[in-house]
Amino acid sequence: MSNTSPTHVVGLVDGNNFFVSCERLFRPDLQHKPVVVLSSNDGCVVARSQEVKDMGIPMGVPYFQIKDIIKDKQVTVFSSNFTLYRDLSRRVFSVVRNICKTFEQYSIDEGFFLVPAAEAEAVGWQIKDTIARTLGMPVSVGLASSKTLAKYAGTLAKRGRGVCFLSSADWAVCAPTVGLGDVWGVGAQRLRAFTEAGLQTAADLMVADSALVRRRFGVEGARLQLELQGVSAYAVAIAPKLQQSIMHSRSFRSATKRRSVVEAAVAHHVRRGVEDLLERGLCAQYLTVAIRSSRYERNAPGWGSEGVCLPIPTADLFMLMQTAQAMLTRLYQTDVAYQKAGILLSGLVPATMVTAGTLWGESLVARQRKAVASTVAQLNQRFGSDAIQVGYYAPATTWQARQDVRSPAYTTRWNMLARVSAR
DNA sequence: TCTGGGGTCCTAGGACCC
DNA sequence: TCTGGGGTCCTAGGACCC
Repeated sequence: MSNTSPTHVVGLVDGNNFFVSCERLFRPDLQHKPVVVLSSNDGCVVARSQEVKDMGIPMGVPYFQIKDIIKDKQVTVFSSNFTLYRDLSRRVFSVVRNICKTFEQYSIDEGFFLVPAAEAEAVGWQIKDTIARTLGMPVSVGLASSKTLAKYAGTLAKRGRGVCFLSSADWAVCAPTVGLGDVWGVGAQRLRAFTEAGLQTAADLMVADSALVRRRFGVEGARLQLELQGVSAYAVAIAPKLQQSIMHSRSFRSATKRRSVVEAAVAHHVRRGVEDLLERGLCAQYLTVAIRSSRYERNAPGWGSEGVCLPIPTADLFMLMQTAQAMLTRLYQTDVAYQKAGILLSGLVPATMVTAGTLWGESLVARQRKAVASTVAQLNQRFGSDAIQVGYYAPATTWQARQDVRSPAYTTRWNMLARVSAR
């Protein structure tokens, strides 16, 4: 399981207020000014600048609840711009990969790496400084002997100078002061279970009887205990993990009872999913379609999902589209106001591992369909999503997310490049 | 009264994360 | 009026098999 040793430690690189930093990169006038980034549909706050955190605006709060304070304190607001964030994420991590061979990307703004203990702090600074100098993006680096402790070191780094190496001696001192709720992997549910067992701090869990911990808190509890003891239970992945599933879903601008709109949304998600499959060279064995009415309505009917095992693993747009629409027919109920639709592609396997459909090889029809789908994908890549559409369609305005304050695609569209002028 | 036990596979749902 | 989207892993329970 573990691939750390006494000679190596785990590092965590973490973008500071990542989405906010991405926006500020192209709006230097917003340095040291309060900024928030909203989720899709401008629903809730998903990133906050330090100034906003200091105002006490919490993560995840619905936007409409804080509109007054936003206006009052002149907070700059952005809709999320994932095209921009993904591109900057790629650039940030390519710097880290150049410095550390063993690197595992964990999320859009975080990644783990391995480094010899003797060089830990120096490498941490090298990463932070190189990213700041070449990209202008602020990151923090935490270093310790397991992922969980590296995460904690990362929070110390953010409070301090930006790089923190948490030695076992340092950890021994602070573990009794760290509440289990602040430990990575402990959410509300596990925190309650730990509290009921009389465990309050990281130190409490570290010294608890391990057999009892395993019995009472399952494998995750046992791993958590090891990680806190500085024993790595979550390896830093050397080979990139094969992706398990691809999901596309979105809330509608407002709830709808119109079947044509729900169909169009599902079709849109199938198209996006197939683009992902083709881009990554994968085929899916299972397809799930899910639609639901408002999450916040009591006893709301109309929540439904259905999954099927496909006849063969496939990335065939036409087959997936037909299958999804057939499932939707079974799920859809008239007179339900639907709020959200999505699809899940799972059981992903590399396309190269899928043998052709029949004993005599791929049929002509299948080959033609593949050719059409790949042409459609290329055209959409070139001219923008949904320039060409296969399957059901409704104007985007009928269901697509609200994005009232989105920044331009500064780095990925020629016509939106930032302009610089000098006199 | 008592009805094998253990393995695998699949699925749905939960918990957690960013 | 307005409450995100995209992931991972684990567990429990049922079906099935020997």
